[in-house]
Amino acid sequence: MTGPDPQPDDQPAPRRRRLRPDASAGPTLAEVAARAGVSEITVSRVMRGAGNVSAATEARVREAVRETGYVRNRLAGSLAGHRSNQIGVLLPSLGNIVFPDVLNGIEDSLEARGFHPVLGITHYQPEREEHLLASLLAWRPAGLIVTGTRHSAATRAMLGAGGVPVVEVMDVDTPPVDMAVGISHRAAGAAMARHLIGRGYRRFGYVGHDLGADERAAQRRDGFRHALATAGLPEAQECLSGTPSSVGAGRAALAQLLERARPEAVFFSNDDMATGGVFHCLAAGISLPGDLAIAGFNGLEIGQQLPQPLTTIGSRRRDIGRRAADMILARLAGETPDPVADVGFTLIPGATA
Amino acid sequence: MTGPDPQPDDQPAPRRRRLRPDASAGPTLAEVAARAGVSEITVSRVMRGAGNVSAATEARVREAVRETGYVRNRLAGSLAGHRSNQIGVLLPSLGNIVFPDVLNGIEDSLEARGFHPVLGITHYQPEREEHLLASLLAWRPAGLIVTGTRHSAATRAMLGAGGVPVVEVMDVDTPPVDMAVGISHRAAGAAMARHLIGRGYRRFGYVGHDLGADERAAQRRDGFRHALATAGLPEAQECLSGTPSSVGAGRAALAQLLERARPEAVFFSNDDMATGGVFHCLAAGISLPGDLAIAGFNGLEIGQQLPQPLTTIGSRRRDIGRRAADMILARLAGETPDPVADVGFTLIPGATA
DNA sequence: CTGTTAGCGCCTTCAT
DNA sequence: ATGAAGGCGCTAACAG
Repeated sequence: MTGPDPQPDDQPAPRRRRLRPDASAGPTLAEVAARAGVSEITVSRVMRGAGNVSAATEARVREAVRETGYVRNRLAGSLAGHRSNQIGVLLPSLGNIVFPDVLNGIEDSLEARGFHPVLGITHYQPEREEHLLASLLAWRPAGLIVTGTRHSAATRAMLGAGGVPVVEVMDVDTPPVDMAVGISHRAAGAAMARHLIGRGYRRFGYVGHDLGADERAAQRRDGFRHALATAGLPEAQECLSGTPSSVGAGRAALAQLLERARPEAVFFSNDDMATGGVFHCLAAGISLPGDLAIAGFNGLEIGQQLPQPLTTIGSRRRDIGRRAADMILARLAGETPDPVADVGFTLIPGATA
Repeated sequence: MTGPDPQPDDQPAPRRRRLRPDASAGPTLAEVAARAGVSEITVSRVMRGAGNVSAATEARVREAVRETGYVRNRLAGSLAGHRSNQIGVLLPSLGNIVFPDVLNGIEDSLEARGFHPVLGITHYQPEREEHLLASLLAWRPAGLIVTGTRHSAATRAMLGAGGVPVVEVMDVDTPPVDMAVGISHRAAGAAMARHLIGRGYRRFGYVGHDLGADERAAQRRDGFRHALATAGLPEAQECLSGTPSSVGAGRAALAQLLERARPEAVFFSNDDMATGGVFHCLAAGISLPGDLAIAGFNGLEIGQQLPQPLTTIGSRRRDIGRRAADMILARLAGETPDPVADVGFTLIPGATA
């Protein structure tokens, strides 16, 4: 980057100090300070809004900032000041709208306070989470938001040792490393089972996607099954697609399930899958909920705009994201928020069950 | 953070050097170096994979790193080394799957090379973009990915002055500040018009969302209208919802349009809107494409899983994201990629038109 | 292949 | 309300 300088240096001064020889590096506090006729620290105070600067001085500094086109350097600032405005965010997937919704909530809260999310996608792989976390930690983020409570031992260790606030989002069924925001997915699954039982259904089916990866979907299924057992009902007939969740997978899996079973009502692992189920019924001339009842999870917009609104559970993803960011920010402000926040879910009755 | 220390310091030594008095700060290169019996720079070389370190030395260093639990500090590293592994990413919205898809592609490519996206959401507001960009620039990112080519003058200035690679994504209709990846939205709109004309339709409708915010949707509409005019056909009857794009908005807007017009075919601003249109038809008993033809844009999975697959245009969002990241990375590697990459779109015939 | 020296640009602490 | 001094932890630029 720095230009070559092949000439032998035969001047007496042995060491040539290179105070910003490189014009591309941009102005520094020192330059602004000189221009404003104040010291660096005063400019620093103005830039940080640290107070203890007279209005007149501040005006002169701001003017100098404008003239020089000074851009704050947070690398230097964070190194010296031990504080960052970056929050590491680890999400498993951006493949459907669920985690983007969470991220949206996170960004909402962070942006309002001048913080930035630094993102990593784990693809539901613990090793990838571990690797990404290690890499993020090198930036000394002010806080961390990670998904779920299932982590590798090394990940758990890093989260614990970091000394920064950590929020595990989505799930409050397991005690968190530090803090958690979400809902109980077991309870949600059970709630849907009870709702369907209350509607008179007795023979159940379950259609799911790759549950090995998506632990929360697995928990909903567990809750659902447990509630059926508690009610003395037979086990649900299941069809698990083994693929990631998608509308197509749900559509195919329901078709497959119906080849070998005649459930009255089918609980899907989520709304994408359930929407696929609805599409299968639409295409196959199966009437909802007369011939078959369908229920999902998440409360996505698409489900509510179907010809018949989907019976589902609203999962308040954006609230979860916002809340997670707020908890981090509260900690950074010296507060001690409740370590676990259950934002609760809402059963949306819909018309498909 | 540092504990209070109110005692007056009456010792002779005037300045107490605090080399890491705070245990929470974690080990430094110096500690690892001491433990491995080498100099700091050698540890640094190992950590950065800079080469020029013997296998034996490297092994000792790695062992010392393990023993001390050393975590690299990129704040210090980037400050000293003038290089970051962070890429600023500015997206207008995470409200539907479109930009998460792009982000997914970006993250894909970045993660493979050890880079991280630092995210900002502009909500389609130029002032917000400007503000976020200024804030991101303070982190001296290695590159920048921003959406579209419409920016405030200040934003444009910052993008130009940054001295870092910049990619404007989604749209290649306008010359970029530095580089661009995307498709021509005008061409896409025109292509759909020609496709529909080729299918025999002559009376057209257009259903859109808030076009003031979404310039690319506006360009598709322009291309569509222009192609109709070129073919000597009457203007499309339009219904613009003024809200952000959503399935519900599309559903409502189509219903409204059909109250006052009888188009043979309707082009929607995107697949979310078009899906809403399909749902309206499903609910109102309008048969597709006999009574009405519908076309969208984006090629979302949901559209292809509808009882009849949606006629639409695939927009290769993930490719756009990946490509954008690759262009930045190429530049950082000293290469000079073509400044404009048109990834092209695909007309998906579907069955709704 | 390994080490020395001198900052990177800012903020903390302490003084005034 | 303002300033002086030094260090945050690391890497570039040389030497050897």
